[in-house]
Amino acid sequence: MSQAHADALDQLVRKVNVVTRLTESEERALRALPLIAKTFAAGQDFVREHDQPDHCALIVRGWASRYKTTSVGRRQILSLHFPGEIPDLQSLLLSTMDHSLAALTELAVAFIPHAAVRAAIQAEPHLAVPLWRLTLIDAALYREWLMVMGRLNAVQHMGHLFCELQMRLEAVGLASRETGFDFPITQTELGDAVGMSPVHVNRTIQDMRRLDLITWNQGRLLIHNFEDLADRSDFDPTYLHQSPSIGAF
Amino acid sequence: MSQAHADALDQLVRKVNVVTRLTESEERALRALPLIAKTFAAGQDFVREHDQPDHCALIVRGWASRYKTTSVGRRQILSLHFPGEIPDLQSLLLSTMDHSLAALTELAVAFIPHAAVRAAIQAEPHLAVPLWRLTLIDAALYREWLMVMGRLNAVQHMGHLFCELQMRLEAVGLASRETGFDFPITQTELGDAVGMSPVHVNRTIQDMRRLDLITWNQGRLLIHNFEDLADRSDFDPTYLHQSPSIGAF
DNA sequence: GCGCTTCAGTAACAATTGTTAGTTGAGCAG
DNA sequence: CTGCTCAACTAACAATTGTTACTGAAGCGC
Repeated sequence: MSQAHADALDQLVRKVNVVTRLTESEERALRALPLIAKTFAAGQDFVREHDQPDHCALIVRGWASRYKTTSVGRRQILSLHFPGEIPDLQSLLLSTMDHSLAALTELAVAFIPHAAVRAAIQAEPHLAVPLWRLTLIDAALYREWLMVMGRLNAVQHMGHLFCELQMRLEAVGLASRETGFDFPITQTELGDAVGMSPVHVNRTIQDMRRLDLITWNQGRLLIHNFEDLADRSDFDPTYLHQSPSIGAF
Repeated sequence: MSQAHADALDQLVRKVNVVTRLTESEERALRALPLIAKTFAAGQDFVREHDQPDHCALIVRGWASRYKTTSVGRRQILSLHFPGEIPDLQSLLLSTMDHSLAALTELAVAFIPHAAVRAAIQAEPHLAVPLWRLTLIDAALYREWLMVMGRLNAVQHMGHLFCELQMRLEAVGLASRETGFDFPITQTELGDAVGMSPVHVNRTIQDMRRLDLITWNQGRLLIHNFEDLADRSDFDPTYLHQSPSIGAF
């Protein structure tokens, strides 16, 4: 196995361990998965709505977005994904994609054949538990986004998103409280994620700067006072389910 | 086992069969689950945010809502649930509830101990597949709601919700194209589901009546022309994943 | 019948958000 | 350097949505 493959699997194991304590044999089964490396340019789709994939995509490097498009071409981003995550794990059980996945940045992906995942679960049935759990946490994030989109104002909405990104990226070592994190998306893309027009995204960012809540430039975002922003934005990290406490089924 | 229990399990088996073809032994395992019957008055919570439940709730009769509340007490309904569904199935793997479940109408529930579900899966490992699939379909609904909330206008949003309810209720025999379905919620509750104020819900319903799209009175809703409303509302039922085609894992 | 509560519905006004149409500056290919 | 593209940003205005404060009708306990 190449070094890149080993790195990709390290990230997956690390990510899964954030939410479930893996047993040794489960970890071994994960590390034995075959990977097919591929890269995509920013903006490219790597899975499309209505596809019937026969593999899942493990993100190795870069950011990805999950999105749907209305009949008149308006895009809604449903979630953002980072290294170590498998955004289309659900395709293992739902044959037809109901959304698309796209590269937000230059993106390195490792494809894992469904057959290999199924075989790993057959051989080690308990492996299904952490994987199921990953898909349940995705669902918990959608629920939170729904609440935020339906009931918070524009500044709170963005503040909530920034807090979520800070915590999720910290968990995989891609953010710190002192230096923030790389935030490689445009204001238009951010609008697609929060359901606002680009103009209103800009207004809201200006408001947040006037309130001295954040610094965002050169593709890097820093939250000035995490507790304060979390408080204003109704951000309670319970929904991230980042405690591996219950590994047992 | 009482007749009520047998009925509840019939509904569950029927519901699961809408999305996955069960094998005989899987169906037997489901039907062997122990149930604890309970009823709730309209408005009562039956699972609360931050609870750590040791059982799941199978809805037997009535409607339930899944919701979150902001720190200033604004409610956002995240999904609506009907007989045959287990809205808190995810609590089997996520120990802490990140939302609450409430009775929208008089509600009959059958609680199933987590231990019994775990034992059934241990005995019949393939049973995990249809259950996992149910939680994935919940997630697919959240995704669609996100797209609808972020990118459709008020009439489309409500139209989309009505189309979804029509199809989901048809699938369990609680709706028909000719007579519509019981819709036992207030305009304020509907607003909590779509993220609008009650006044704007009323405005939007009046618009839909003027456009001759629906009839809604005496707690019953009828869509005048399903194809037309679905078309206007960008409703594409793919996301409901109502095809049991792939049962195999 | 008589209050009381709840819900649908309305009007007037305020606040938020979207649309259109720009300017500016940075990066980059040639 | 020059022109091109893209992203951030802005102003003016329009459209949508929320807020407040009502009315009227239905159900219900007494």
